[in-house]
Amino acid sequence: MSRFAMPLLRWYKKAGRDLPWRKTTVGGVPPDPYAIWVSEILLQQTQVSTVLPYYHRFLSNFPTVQSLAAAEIDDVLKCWQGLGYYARARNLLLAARRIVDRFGGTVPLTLSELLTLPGIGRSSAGAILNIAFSQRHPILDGNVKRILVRVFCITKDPKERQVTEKLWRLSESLLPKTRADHFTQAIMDLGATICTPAAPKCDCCPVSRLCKGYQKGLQNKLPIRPVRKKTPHYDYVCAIIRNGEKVLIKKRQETGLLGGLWEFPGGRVSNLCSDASPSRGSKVGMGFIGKSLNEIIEKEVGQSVALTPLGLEIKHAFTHFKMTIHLFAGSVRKSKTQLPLKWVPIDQLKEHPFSSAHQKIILKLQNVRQSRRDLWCG
DNA sequence: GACACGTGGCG
DNA sequence: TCGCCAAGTGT
Repeated sequence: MSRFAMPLLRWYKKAGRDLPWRKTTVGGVPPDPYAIWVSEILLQQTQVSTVLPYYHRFLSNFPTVQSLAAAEIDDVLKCWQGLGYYARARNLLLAARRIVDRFGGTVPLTLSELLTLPGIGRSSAGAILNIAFSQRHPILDGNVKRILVRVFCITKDPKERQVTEKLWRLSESLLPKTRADHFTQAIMDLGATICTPAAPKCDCCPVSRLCKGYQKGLQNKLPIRPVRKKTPHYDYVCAIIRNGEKVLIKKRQETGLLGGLWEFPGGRVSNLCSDASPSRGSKVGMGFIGKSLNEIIEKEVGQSVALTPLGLEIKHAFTHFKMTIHLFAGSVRKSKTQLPLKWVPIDQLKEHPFSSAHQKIILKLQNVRQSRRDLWCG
């Protein structure tokens, strides 16, 4: 066993985290590969504290791969609502169906088979085999990358292909012959609790003695980050269109940004004069861009819409852009619709998966309800 | 190889 | 307010 694995495993025994997916069982026999798989997908690009409530909710809704495979996408997305990266939920459902159809309902236990499943890449496949089946496969997630970059004092951008390949080789080389599953969870715990992105606690680190980055005092500089372009800002409009107690909502196309989620009809305005945005210092309002506005909403709704500005807006930030959504009240003539449009009683909105941005809209409308009775409950 | 893909917390 | 950051994968 390497000089790296030995102290790490000793540390893990006393300081490792107690996480729910580490004590899963099937009929009393641990572990449950399905639960491990679900946890790995939930944890992609997402911290443990964020995942915990989702993990419990997801497994109680879909306790087995069969139950997931039989589910509808709206129910899976509803369970995923607010977590982000919704392609994970779509792919999880697709993969569950494929496991039932092609793998007899059992999570496959080879790397090549796992890699055929949507949403499972090299790192997640390695983690599943490693943790669920005690197979000796390396992983390379954010934690492992950061640790390796520091321990081996790699001063180049880890995103470069050659650097990534080197990190995979290093991850593989450190993996002990036995207890690879403990090692993998140990190194992730180390990254999450000691070798953190900012202010790593090197004083408490079991491998600081052999950390080249620490020896050179570079632990706070690594990994190096290439300068990021600043994210653009876009203005959106959306319409709260009511008919009695019902509201018109629309399901987004199944792929791409927020794919499959429901939202209030609207879209991006390209020719919004900067003066028209109250959020940027003016009280001019949205009136004079009315034409383009109606075009956007009417294209979404498929009929003419009478719009009134509500003087409300919500702001939201994605990884790659920021947006301000300007809210309007709308009314239409025809109440007949077909998917992806749907009239929904207001109290049934919560049955549908919405993005966080549109959840903010719902909250905002509920909050102004007292003073603006006209807007939401009539 | 570069970019798309969410969200909430933090300094 | 803003940029950075977190258990990656798909195109």
